[in-house]
Amino acid sequence: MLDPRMYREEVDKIRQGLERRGAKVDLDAMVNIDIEKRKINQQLDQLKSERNTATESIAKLKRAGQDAQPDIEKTRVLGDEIKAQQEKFDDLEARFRALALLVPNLPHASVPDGRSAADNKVVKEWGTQPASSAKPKLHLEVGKELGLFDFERGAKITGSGFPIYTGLGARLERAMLNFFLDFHVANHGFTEVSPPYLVNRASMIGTGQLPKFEEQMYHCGEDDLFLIPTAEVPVTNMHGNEVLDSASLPISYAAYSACFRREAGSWGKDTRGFLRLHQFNKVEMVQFCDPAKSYQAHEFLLECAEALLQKLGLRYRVLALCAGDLGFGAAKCYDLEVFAPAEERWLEVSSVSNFEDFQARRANIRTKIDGKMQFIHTLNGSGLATPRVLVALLESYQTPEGGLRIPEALQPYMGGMTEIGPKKK
RNA sequence: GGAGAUGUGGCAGAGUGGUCUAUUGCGUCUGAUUCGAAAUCAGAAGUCCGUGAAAGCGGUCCGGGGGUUCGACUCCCUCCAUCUCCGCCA
Repeated sequence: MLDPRMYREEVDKIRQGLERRGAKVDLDAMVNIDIEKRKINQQLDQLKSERNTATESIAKLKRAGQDAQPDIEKTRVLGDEIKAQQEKFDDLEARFRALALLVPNLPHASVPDGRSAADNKVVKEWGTQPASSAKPKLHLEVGKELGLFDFERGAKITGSGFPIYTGLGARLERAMLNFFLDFHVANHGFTEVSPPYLVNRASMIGTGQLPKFEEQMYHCGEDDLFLIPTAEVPVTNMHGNEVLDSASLPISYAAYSACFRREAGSWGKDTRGFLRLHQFNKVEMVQFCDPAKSYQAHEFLLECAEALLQKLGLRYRVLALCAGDLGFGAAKCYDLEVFAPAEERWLEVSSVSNFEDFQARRANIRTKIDGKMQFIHTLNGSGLATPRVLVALLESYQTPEGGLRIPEALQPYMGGMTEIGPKKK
């Protein structure tokens, strides 16, 4: 959510930001509601002030044993007026808030211009393609040969997009998650968090999934709870409606969770194998920080995510998303893409975003700095999501014998195994 | 799921219809005293909205929402959370 004051003091700034994003919002309607709302508010405060004076006078008269009937009558009339005005005010406020919740964040000045993913800027490339005479096999083929996962049975028990990891595949995935978590906690000062996977409506509004993207969420109607699309939701909302001690900032959490996404409307393209799933596992980094330091923190989170890919020895690149491709709440975002040599394409494995105070306003997360109450800044980044990393591993580390080499970083988590050998005939 | 109890400022804890602009204690901040500190004494302090250049002024907030009343921390309804007991159960 943007600062409501901007709708009367910096409308042009909002307009320009939304223009860069290519977002359509009826700003004029919002500005008018705000003006009307303030007008009613002033009248309301005036009426309430009169009532307060009158009831005080009633109290005095009663205590003195005198007749207060005329004042009581007067206040009764005032009360009716207040009620009517209050209803108008509440209605305007609700309308304003409903619209404000649909307005995306404004892009930071450093975000490149552009309309779509094609305009994103590559800011870094790391690693080289493993030299190999043979063309690597597609990840689905390798996984099937080695018995690492089972899509057919996943589809049978649930539906497409719900794979089962089996045997060493399950262990390899678990190894990644443990490696990611341990690495963040040991090297970057993160506190591990294991959050609920179901959250209430307020939490989904807090991080910006609702009200705009409800059709993308799995919803348990009976209890009005939502399956989390990312651990960002429960972990960020952990501190909702809190005033954080400024000395405790930045607060950094690393959380593993399963993630659930309906992916409504995006089916049919890029959906092969692990490329797009309804359920997957991810370690998420979440940071709450001093507003003055969030862009430093953003670079730091990016480094944390990159470090994992470097440890795994996977070729990757970093994209600075253009204004038109930014997520709803992000002011700035880097995507990490890992290279899949058989697919011959880059796969997104992490989004590292600075939300500035966009989520903090929605979730009401504040701190007091130099005696001034202010909203903190929230940031988060995947570190990392496993499915596409697994794709890259499967396509990058094939051995000539048809097995799979295990990167050093994961070996301790695989009981010291250095390789998943080819299936015996 | 059933029965009962509780929800008040950073914390503890009073307040059962009208000077509550919420008693008090602890903690916090400022000042005095001191070479400095402790102790002591004095004072200050919240959120949010509106208005204003600012000081200030008006409004708001006692778990959330609604109701009764001229007036609600106080009475009623409802939801949520916590605690105790019972039931069920990883």
